[in-house]
Amino acid sequence: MQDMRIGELAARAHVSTRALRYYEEQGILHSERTPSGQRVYGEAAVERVRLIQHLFSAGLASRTIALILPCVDTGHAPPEMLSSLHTERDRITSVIADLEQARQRLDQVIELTEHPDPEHCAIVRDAAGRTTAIAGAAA
Amino acid sequence: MQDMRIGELAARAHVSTRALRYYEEQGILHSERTPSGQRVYGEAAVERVRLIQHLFSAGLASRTIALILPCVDTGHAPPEMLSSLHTERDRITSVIADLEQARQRLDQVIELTEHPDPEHCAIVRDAAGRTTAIAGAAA
DNA sequence: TGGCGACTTGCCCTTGACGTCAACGTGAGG
DNA sequence: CCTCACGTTGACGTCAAGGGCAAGTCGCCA
Repeated sequence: MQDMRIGELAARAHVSTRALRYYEEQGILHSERTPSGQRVYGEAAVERVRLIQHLFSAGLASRTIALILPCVDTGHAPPEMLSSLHTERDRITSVIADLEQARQRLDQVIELTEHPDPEHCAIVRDAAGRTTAIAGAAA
Repeated sequence: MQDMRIGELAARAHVSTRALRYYEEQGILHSERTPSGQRVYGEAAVERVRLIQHLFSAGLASRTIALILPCVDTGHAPPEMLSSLHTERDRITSVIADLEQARQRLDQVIELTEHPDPEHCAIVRDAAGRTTAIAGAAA
């Protein structure tokens, strides 16, 4: 397992070096150091950074990530952390529900626009003027 | 349909009045005004604000929301907006996938901590090993 | 009419996740 | 030895999503 320094990791995980230092600052990414202080990472760090990115993009805060990552690593949690884990799990579940609802609405719009149902043509055409008016005003 | 002012809407939708004014500023929530300038909302605004909140909590930016809300309202989109809608939809889909993966990891941890059954332990351990290998096996 | 709470706009403050710039150390090649 | 890309920490900038305060206005009730 050949090690890499921060620049290579950043390139391979498609994040900035700044982000990597920030993750370390937040305690969610660890590094070895050369005697001179340069950060050194193993292969595994690439996937780890991607995981971190996914969690961020899913709306989790760095503190939350810092909380759950060690548990995911070890595969278990100290019992006193269970309630936080349940809370986080429930939050994730409700966010998923929100997202699915939002996606469903989007799908409806897309479907109707791509395959305008003849029955609703009149309605759609009527609404078209208003929408572009709104879109134009908003833009 | 009796109307309400900003304070009541805020209370009923469980957001701050500041947030409501911010939504209006961002063009994602509209209001009528009294001759003196006070904001007036109809019943429907309550559900609209909740929808907005859901979209926010799902990680969508106000600009994105401003983009898709009119389409959701009218049930269709101007064709030139279709690609943006597809992009947003795909983003949402991948975020959902990330979240489900994260939740699954959490579930493993919770399960293992709540029921440290030796037999399951091995199985879950193995599964956890593989997933964290994907994520980057620490240690 | 006076009072009082809810409302208005305007402005700066805060937090999180970085970007960016400064000033300096590191290390492999010519 | 010099260079030059890459690394380091520290400090400040930015952008979104509001929070909070100020100073003035509205509307309703005694």
